[in-house]
Amino acid sequence: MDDLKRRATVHDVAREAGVSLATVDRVLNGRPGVRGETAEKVADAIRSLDFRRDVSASLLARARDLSVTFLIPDGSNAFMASLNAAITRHAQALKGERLSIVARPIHAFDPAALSAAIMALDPKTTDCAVIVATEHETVRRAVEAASKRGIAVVTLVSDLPGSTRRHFVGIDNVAAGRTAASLMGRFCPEGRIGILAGSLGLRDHRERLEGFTAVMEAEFPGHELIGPREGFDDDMLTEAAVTELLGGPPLAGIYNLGAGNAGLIAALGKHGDSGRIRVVAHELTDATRNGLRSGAIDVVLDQNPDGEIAAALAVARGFAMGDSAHHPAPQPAPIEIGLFLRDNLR
Amino acid sequence: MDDLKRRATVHDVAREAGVSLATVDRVLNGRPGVRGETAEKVADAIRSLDFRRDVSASLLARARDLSVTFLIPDGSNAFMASLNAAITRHAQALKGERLSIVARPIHAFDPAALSAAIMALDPKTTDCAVIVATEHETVRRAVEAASKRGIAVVTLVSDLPGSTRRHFVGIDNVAAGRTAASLMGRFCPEGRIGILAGSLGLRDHRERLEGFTAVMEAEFPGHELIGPREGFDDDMLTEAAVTELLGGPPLAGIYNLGAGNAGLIAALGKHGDSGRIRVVAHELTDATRNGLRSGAIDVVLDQNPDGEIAAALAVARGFAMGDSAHHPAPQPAPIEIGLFLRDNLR
DNA sequence: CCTGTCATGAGGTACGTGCCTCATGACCTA
DNA sequence: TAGGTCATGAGGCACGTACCTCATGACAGG
Repeated sequence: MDDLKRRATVHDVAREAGVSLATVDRVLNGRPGVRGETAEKVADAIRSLDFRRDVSASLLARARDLSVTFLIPDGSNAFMASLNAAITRHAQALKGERLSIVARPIHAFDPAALSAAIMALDPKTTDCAVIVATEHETVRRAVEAASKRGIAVVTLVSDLPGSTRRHFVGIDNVAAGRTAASLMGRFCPEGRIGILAGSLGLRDHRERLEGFTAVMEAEFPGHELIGPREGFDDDMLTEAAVTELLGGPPLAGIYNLGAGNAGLIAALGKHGDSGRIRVVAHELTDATRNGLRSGAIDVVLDQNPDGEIAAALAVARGFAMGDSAHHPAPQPAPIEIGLFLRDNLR
Repeated sequence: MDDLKRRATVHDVAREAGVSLATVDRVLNGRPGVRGETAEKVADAIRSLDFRRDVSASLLARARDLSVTFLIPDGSNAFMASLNAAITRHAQALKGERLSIVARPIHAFDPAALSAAIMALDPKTTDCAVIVATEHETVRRAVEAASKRGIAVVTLVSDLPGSTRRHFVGIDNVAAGRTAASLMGRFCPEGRIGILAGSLGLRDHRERLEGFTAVMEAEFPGHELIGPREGFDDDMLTEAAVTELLGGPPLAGIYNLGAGNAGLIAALGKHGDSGRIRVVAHELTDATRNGLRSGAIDVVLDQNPDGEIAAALAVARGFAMGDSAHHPAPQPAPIEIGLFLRDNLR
C-alpha cells in the first residue's frame, strides 16, 4: 500500500522503462549517448510514473550550488536600490538552500555595458542570469549567446521580447499606465497633465506611456497631455524637467512614470505647488512614501521589488532543476500592480 | 583557500566545539542528554562558523516529508475557495520539494469544529498547521495544546493574538479598513454609508470595521454610518441585508468588509442602484471582478491569496527546518493590501 | 577479421544530515 | 563497593541523485 504513495525514483523509472540507471541518468541530465528511441522509452516512463526529480537529493548530489547572477542598474535610482536590498535579503535568507546569489551593478541606460556583462558570464559559474533589460540589438544578441552557452536568462522589471530570454518577471506596464490614467482622470476633472519618463529607451517606460495616453485620450479627451520629458531616473535631471514644466501654463496633474521622485517633490515644493497638483508616481521608496504622507503625491503604483526578486529566484530554480522537457513548468503567479495611498502605506 | 568559501558542516561544528558529531546532532535536533554547558559550546561553534543546516541534506535524510495541514473554512465564500485553489496550485508546484500539503475544510464560524480539528492533529503526521482563526477561547486552548505537542501553528487571514501561534500571515486589517474609509470619503462628498460585515466573531472583520470607522469619524465627520449588518459571508444572507439597507433612506456608499459580494451586487441590481452608490469591497473574486467591470463596485481591496499561501508555506518550512535557536528567523515580507480598480484587474 | 565507434549496463562513491546502536567513562547512592 | 543513571563518543546506514569508470555487445567499414 505504501508503494502507491511513495514518490517514484530514478530506479523506478529505470525499471519501468526497461533500461539501466545510467541511461535514465543520461536522459535526465541531457548527456549524450542515448538513441532517440531509448530516450523516448525513458520519457514515457517518467510521464507514466509522474516522476519528479527530488530537488533535495539533486542539489545535494551535484558538486556546485545553483548560482544566480543579477545584473541591476546602478545610479541614484531608489527603486533599483530597493531591488538590491531585496536581493541581499533573499541571499541571506537562502543561506543553506544551496543557492549562491550574486548581484552586479551595471551602468544604467548603457546597452553596451549590459551586453558586455552578459557576454562575460561563465556557464561554469552561472546557471541563471537575471537582467533589467535595456532594449537594444546588442543586448538581444548577448542574451542569445548566453542561452547558447547554457545560461538561462530571465528579464526583470523591463522585458526584452523577441530575445531568447526564458521568462519575464515584472508587472504589466501597459496596465500600469492605464491605471495611472484612470486615477488621474478621476482626480482631475480637467486641465493640463504633465508626463515625465526616465528614458524611452526602456520598454517598461514606453509601455506605461502607451497605456496612459491611450486611456487619457479615450476616456478623458478634455485633458491636454504635455510631454513626456525624460529625467533619466535621476533626481537632479527630474527636478529640472519638472521646474521647466511648472514654468509653463498651470498644470492640473503630473504623471511620473519613471524614477527621480525626490527631484519631482523638490521642484513642486519650491514652486509652492505641493498638494495643489495631482501627482501619480511609481514605486514605493522613501521619497514617494514621504510624498504620500505630505500630500505631495496622491497615488503610487508599485511593483513590489521583494516579490519580484522572490519570483525571479523561483523561476531560476525551476529552470536549473526542472525537467522542463517532461513536465510543464508551473506558471508563477504574475506580479501585481500595487496601489498605494497615504492610508495603506506598508 | 577553498575552505574559506565552503559552507560549514556538522563536522566542522563538532571539531570547532571539541565534541563529537553525536552531540552536535543532539543539540541541533533538540534531543536530550546534553549538559547545558556542552550545548553552549556547540551553540558558540554554530554562531562562530555561521553554520546553517543544509536544507537539502536535511530533508533528504529525514524519513518523512515536511507536512503542512491547512484548516480552511468551507461554505460558499469565494475568497476561501480561492485560498483552496492556491493551496492546490502550490501543492502541485512543490511536488518533488519534500513537502506534503493537506487542506481540510472546516465548518465556517464554528469555533468548536476548528478546535476539534486542531486537537485531532497528530504531530507524527503534521509539522505545521495553518489555520484561519475564529477568535474564541477554545481555539486558543487548542492552539496551545498543539504547540505543546510540537506542531507549529500559523494563523492565516485572521489572527489569534494572545495564543501560542508562531506567526500570522495576512494583511494589516486595520490599515485595510482605514484605506477603505479614505477611498470612500474621497468618492462620496457626503451622505449615509452602509456597512456590511461577515461576522464580528472574526478578528479580521472587527479590525477592518475599527479602521474604517476611525478614519470616517476623524476625517469625514459629515457622513452617517449605518450598521454594521452581518451577512455571514453568505450570498443570500448578504443580499437580504443589503436589500434591507436599501429600503431605508438613500445611501451614498456601501462598504462590505466581508464576503458575499455576489449577493451585494444582486441586491444593488434589483434595486436599480448599480453605479449610483459607491461600493468598496474586499477580495478579488469572480463576483467582485464582474462588479468592477460593470461599475457596480468602485474599488476592491485584496489580500492576494496566492501570495499568502506561498508565505505560509515559507514560514512553515522555516519553522520545521530552521535553527531558530541559533539564527534569527528572517522576517518574511508582509502581505500587502492590493487595491483594484477596473483598470488594473489582474 | 580487425578495429573503431556507439549505445548501454553494472557498479561504485560522494553529497550532508538524521537517526540508530553500542561502548565508555564519570558520578551518585545505598 | 556494587549497581545505577547520565553525558558523551564512535561508528554506521539510509535518503535519492550526480557523476565517474569500466565492461560488453552490436554494428560498421576496410
